[in-house]
Amino acid sequence: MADTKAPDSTRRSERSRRAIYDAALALVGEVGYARTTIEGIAARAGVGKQTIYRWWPSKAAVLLEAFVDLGVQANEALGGDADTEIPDTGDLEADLKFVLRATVDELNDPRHDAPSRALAAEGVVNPELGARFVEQLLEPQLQLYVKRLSAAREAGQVRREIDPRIALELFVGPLAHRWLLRTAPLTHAYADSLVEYALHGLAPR
Amino acid sequence: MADTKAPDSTRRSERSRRAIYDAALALVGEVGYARTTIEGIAARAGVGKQTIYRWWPSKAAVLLEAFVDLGVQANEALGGDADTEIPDTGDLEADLKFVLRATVDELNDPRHDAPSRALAAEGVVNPELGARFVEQLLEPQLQLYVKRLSAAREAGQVRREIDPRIALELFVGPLAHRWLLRTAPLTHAYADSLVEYALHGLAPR
Amino acid sequence: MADTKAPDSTRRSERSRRAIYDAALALVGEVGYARTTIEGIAARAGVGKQTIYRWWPSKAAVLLEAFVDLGVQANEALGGDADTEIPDTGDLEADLKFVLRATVDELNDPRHDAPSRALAAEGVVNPELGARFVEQLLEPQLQLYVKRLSAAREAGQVRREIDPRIALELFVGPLAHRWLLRTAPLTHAYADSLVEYALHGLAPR
Amino acid sequence: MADTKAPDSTRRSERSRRAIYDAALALVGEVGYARTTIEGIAARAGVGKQTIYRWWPSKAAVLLEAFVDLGVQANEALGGDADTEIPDTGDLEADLKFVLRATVDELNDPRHDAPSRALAAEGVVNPELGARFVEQLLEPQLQLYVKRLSAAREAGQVRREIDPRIALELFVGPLAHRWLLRTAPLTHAYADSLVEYALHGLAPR
DNA sequence: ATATAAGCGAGACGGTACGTCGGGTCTTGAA
DNA sequence: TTCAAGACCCGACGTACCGTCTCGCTTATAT
Repeated sequence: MADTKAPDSTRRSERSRRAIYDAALALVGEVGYARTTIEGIAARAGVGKQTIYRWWPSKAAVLLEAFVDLGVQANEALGGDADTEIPDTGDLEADLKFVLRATVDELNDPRHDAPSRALAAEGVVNPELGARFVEQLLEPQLQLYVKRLSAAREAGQVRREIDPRIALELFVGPLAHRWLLRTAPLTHAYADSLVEYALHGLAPR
Repeated sequence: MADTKAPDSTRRSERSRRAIYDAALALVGEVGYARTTIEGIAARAGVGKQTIYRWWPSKAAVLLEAFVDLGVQANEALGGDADTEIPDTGDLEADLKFVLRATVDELNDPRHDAPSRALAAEGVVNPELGARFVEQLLEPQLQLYVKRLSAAREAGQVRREIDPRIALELFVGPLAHRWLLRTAPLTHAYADSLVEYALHGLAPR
Repeated sequence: MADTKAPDSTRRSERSRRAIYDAALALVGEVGYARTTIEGIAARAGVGKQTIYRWWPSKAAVLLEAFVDLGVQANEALGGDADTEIPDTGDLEADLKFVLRATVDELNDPRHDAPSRALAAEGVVNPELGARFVEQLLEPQLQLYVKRLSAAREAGQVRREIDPRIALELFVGPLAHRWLLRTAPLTHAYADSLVEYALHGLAPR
Repeated sequence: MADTKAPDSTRRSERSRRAIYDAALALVGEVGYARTTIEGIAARAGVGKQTIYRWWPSKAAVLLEAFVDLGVQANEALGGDADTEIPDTGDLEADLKFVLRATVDELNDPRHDAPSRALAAEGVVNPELGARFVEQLLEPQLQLYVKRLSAAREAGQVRREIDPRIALELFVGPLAHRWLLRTAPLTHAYADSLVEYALHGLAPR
């Protein structure tokens, strides 16, 4: 028996839920995550504070859900699963460059920058939220790489002994590193280099 | 004409500075970064709050300096530059595995975990601090890779067209990724795989 | 359009209000007005600081209300309006000596001395508070004099052309003067002299 | 053997003393007593804080001295003791009305209002300062009344049994009362009434 | 069809920490 | 030694939010 009282989610106000998502995203965009407060979200959403505390454990949780919802919303708007796959033209190198370039563009898009940085940062420090961040936002993306790399392995474009779960990090890891810590700019050229280095190795053959 | 009034750093109390570093690191270790407060640091250090506000712009800045100082201190204690180089035995693969395993151990060390996560997270969200984090803590490490990889290139163990600045991210990026987002455990085996994959490439030869 | 946000007084906590009055009076009694702080009052009352700032503009305002409430409380305790009148025995001189002696005793009472001095001092310097001090604490007393002196005038014990509003100050003014500035001790003999001098005049008849 | 260290007043900087007086009076005039700070006075006077703490025990003490000095200064400027006496034309009533009217004018003068109210208020609450306030500023004035009233008693214009020390308060007390507590406006008419009431008494003759 | 109970908006409440101001002490360097 | 300058420890300021807790009000079953 968990929290002395579990709210009845069938009676939950959809209206408020949406308003809270909107307010949260808007505020993070406008003033940044740190200066976004639960009181502020409630006020902006025209909602009582309790309505937030009833359904979410923390500011970060609200934002995470809002962000996930944003993706769901976008996807539904596109009718179904648009570009939800890494293309398979048979040319692995080209396909990977294509997605990595797309990822670079997305990471450079200022609309997504603030909220996703905020979530990532919070996840770094808060394991519970980090797990949900990974599970709901990151993992689905990574699975696409697993799938594509496995296919490439079947097709003999990747060595048999390679584990796709690890291999994908050669692409995603450096990108995330540059993005999170801003060690250097994220460019298409960089994405290309990454793919080339990773596929062909650093050592001479 | 910066802040309407710059304090006179020649009159700064070294005593207070040290006490603040110590208090900050201790508190972050004990209660975590989020619940470490400037008031708490001041109280623990036996120092007025103003003395902190006079010299640092934020909690994160205090901690960053404290952390950097910790490194400096440790280095001096060791008389000079102990293990401040990546070994060069002539066997690049072995040397890289060696350092990466050491890095894995360090990242898994709970004493350094809390404060460095906190700093990294703050840097993700706060560009100014992030820049200082990178410059003072990360970059020196990265330079060691640049140096070792350049040597390897001279020795013909790395292809001529490889840019060491980018190459190093194939090792460091995935490690940081796993560490920051906890997508999977950091093990020596993982470090080894990374080195092998990156040096020899994913594609068959 | 007053303060951008007026609190809803129907929701006010009576419990807190009382606790704040008690704490304020206790502290002023114990450490004096100057060393009584809002933080101290809040802590002693077991109340958040904001609860004080929400309802009062200043420390002096809290104390004034607490003091007024004290009077109200005392009066209610006595069932009704005990000694809330200047007696009228027909002998004006005796009646005035009686009240002035009582006032002298009250002013010499150390329990009331500290808080009422503090309020008076604050009122001297802060017109707004001074007005409320006069209106809520002083004026009701003065009205008693107006009433008694008017009766005396009707009875022919005071000259027709005398304005009671001014006449009362011949009694109250000197008393207040001695009390506030401590120019000389406040005694019954002094009270008596005042009454005699004022009633019969300084000039020979 | 008082304060562990008595400063050597022969080496005191006259320059600083004057600058502190000026700064103190100017600040009280500009921002009021409560918001005048020792730091502010020091900064304005171009003086170290210690120089103030060395020579005065409190803000109020500085202001009191500055105020007294103002009077001395003014008097010296007038070559000697201008209007430092209550006139004696033989007509006591006229003479008293004259001085009381002058006092009313002075109390209504906004230049003297702020600082003298501040000092009076501080004296109400701080006995030590109050004593010095009375002794240095008030008492000299009161002595003038004592002198004039004594002369009047000798001349038979005041009853033999009247004590001038008390009698003077019938004039000064009500005036101070109105001024300090702002119970009613201070006018010449009021001053006149006071003199008439006090001299001839309230009771019919 | 109506009681009954939940979610809801609003916002007061006890708290913690913020970043700032000023108090009074102490130290440094110039005169 | 005094002085200007200002760093220091400290305590309080008034504000912002936290998360909890009533208050009516509305809505949506469950009698």
